[in-house]
Amino acid sequence: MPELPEVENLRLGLQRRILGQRVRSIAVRNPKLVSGRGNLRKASPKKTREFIRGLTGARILDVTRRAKNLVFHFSGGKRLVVHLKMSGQFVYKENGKNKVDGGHPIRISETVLPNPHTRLIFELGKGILYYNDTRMFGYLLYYPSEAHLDKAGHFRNLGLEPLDAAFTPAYFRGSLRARKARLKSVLMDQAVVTGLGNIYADEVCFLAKVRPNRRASSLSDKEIGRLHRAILVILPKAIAAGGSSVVSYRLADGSRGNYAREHKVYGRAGEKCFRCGSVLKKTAINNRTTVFCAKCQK
DNA sequence: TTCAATGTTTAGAC
DNA sequence: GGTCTAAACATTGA
Repeated sequence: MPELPEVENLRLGLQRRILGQRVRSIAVRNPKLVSGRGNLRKASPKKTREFIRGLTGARILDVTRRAKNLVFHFSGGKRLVVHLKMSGQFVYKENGKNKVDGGHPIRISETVLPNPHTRLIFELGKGILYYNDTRMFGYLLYYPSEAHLDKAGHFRNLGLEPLDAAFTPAYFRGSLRARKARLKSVLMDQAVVTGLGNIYADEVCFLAKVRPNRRASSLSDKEIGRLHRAILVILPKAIAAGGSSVVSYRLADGSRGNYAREHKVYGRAGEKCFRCGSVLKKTAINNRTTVFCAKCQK
C-alpha cells in the first residue's frame, strides 16, 4: 500500500485530469468497500444506495489528501474519503489510454480494465475512473457534506501532517518522550505523525542513524532532531521522484515512480550498507519486517 | 503443496 | 491508557 508520497503523487495526477468533470454513472461491484472501514464491516445496501445517489451527477471540484487518505470534493459540498490500504489503486482512462494510475503497483496483467479486482467504476464526463483492490482492505466513504465528515470523526485520531509547519522538532520531541514503545511503531503511529509506513519508517531511521527498535523515550534531543530532519528530507524527495514502487508504479504522464531506487535499507536485508559496508540486518518490530544497519544505526 | 510475506489500520486482549 | 497481536483478504514466491 502506498505511503504518503505515493498517495500525494496519485492525488496530483488525479487533480490534473479529473477536476471539473461530472460523474455520469457509478458501478459498485463490491458494496463492502463503500459500507464502512472496520475489519468487521458488512456490505450495506443502504450505504451503497446513498453512495450512488449522492455522487451521481456531482462535479469533481478538488482532490486533497489527509494522511494516507484521498478526499474528493464534489459540488454541493459532498465528500468522498478514500483509503487505499494495502492494495487499492486508481486508474483513470481517457480515450482508452491510461492517463493516471497509482496506489498499489500496477502490473502489466492488470492494465486490461475492468479486471476481476476492479471494485468500483466511475464513468466521468471525459473518461473512466477505476478503483481496483485485490485484498479489499480499502474503503470509499461518502459524506453528504463536510459537516457530516467532521461529525463522523473520520480524521479524529490523526496526528500532524509531517510537511505541515506545525510539525516542529519540539512537537516531535513531546510525542516521542512520552512513549515506551519501539521507535518504529511510534513513527508509524498515525496519531503522532501521519503518512509514514513500513518503507519510510525504516528509511528515516537509517538516515537519522537511529535503530528502529529503540524505545522512543530513550532518544536524545540530538537524535530526535536528526529524525525530524530525515523525515523532512526523505518525504519531499520521494514525492518529487514519483513515489516508491516495487513493481511498476507510474506517474500521470506514464513515467515510472523511481524512489525505490533510492531505498537505502528497505528490501535490502543481507546486502551491504551504503554507508559503512557492513551487512544489513533484518528483524521484526510489531510483526513488520524491519531492515537496519547494526553498525551505523545506534 | 504449504507457508510466510506483502506498502495498513484497528478492535480487542492484556 | 499504552502496547501488542490478530484479522480484514488475495496473490506471489520460496
